[in-house]
Amino acid sequence: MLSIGKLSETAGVKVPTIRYYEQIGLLPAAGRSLGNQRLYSPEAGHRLAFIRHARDLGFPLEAIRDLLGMSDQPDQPCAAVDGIARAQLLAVEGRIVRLMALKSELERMIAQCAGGSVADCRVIECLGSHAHCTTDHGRELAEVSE
Amino acid sequence: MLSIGKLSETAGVKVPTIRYYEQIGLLPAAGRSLGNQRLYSPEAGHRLAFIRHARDLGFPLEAIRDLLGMSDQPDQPCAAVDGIARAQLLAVEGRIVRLMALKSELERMIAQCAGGSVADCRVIECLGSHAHCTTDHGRELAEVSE
DNA sequence: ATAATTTCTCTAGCAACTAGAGGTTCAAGA
DNA sequence: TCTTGAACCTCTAGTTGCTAGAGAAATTAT
Repeated sequence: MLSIGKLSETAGVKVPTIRYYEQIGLLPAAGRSLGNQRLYSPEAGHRLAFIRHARDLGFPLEAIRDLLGMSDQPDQPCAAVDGIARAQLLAVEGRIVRLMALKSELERMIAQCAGGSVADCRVIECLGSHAHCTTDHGRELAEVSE
Repeated sequence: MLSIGKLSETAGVKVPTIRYYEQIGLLPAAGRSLGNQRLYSPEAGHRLAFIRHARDLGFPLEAIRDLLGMSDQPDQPCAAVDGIARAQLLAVEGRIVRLMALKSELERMIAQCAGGSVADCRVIECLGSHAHCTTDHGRELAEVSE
């Protein structure tokens, strides 16, 4: 049996995150020691590794919740699993397309900057009016937010 | 002078979002009518359009706050403006690289799925262990979160 | 004049954690 | 055995950029 700290180390998931996953029901409530500290079996480690890997691949927690539910029922057909993965792929692809548009817009904007004063800065000017843009980037381009 | 609803329409920014921008100090507090409703000058419209466009290009609000501050001082050199834009470009490029890695990983995973039952689903298996991955995607790949 | 729409403020919620306060339990050294 | 220090516990609140809702007041249209 592992303490939460050991589990955290081996799975590469921070301690508060593990507790958070338990809180939202993504991990089952762990057993406790006599002093009320969480104890984990190796299986819990596998489940957590699964979650971490899926998170690394960008799956939202709700999708992961579904995937975990499915992996607990090995006799079902895996079409639904496939569907979730395909949805994630589509989301990633869409995101790449939008980011490429952003990238070229930013590059164009920066290239025009002559390095003078703010008064005639192309970057400010371009941001001020969409009319300077070549691509027709819409609302949904954004969300780059680190 | 425009009501908040008209401003919202012309700038393409939702009404609660405008109030939110005022709340966090990104827009100055608007003047009010006798009945305490917000009234906006066309200049406020320009400022809002600037914000919207920068958001569309993925700039975080804090960066936009800085950009607005700079555009209010037209005599300063524009190097700092340029810096923010370049930082944003770098962020976007980094994001694209990571997403491409995700994309190929997801594609590989999906391609292996033979469509059987969950018990021998490649997607589940691949998620279960990082060992199946070709690319060495790390923590920082994620954050696709729509 | 009345009805419908818009606006007001305020609070709470979303994802997916992270940080901190204030208190307990565990493992190791003296 | 005692003591110290690390790791653990619960709970609340903060992050980003909004969005949704309640309940009330103001404006606009008929």
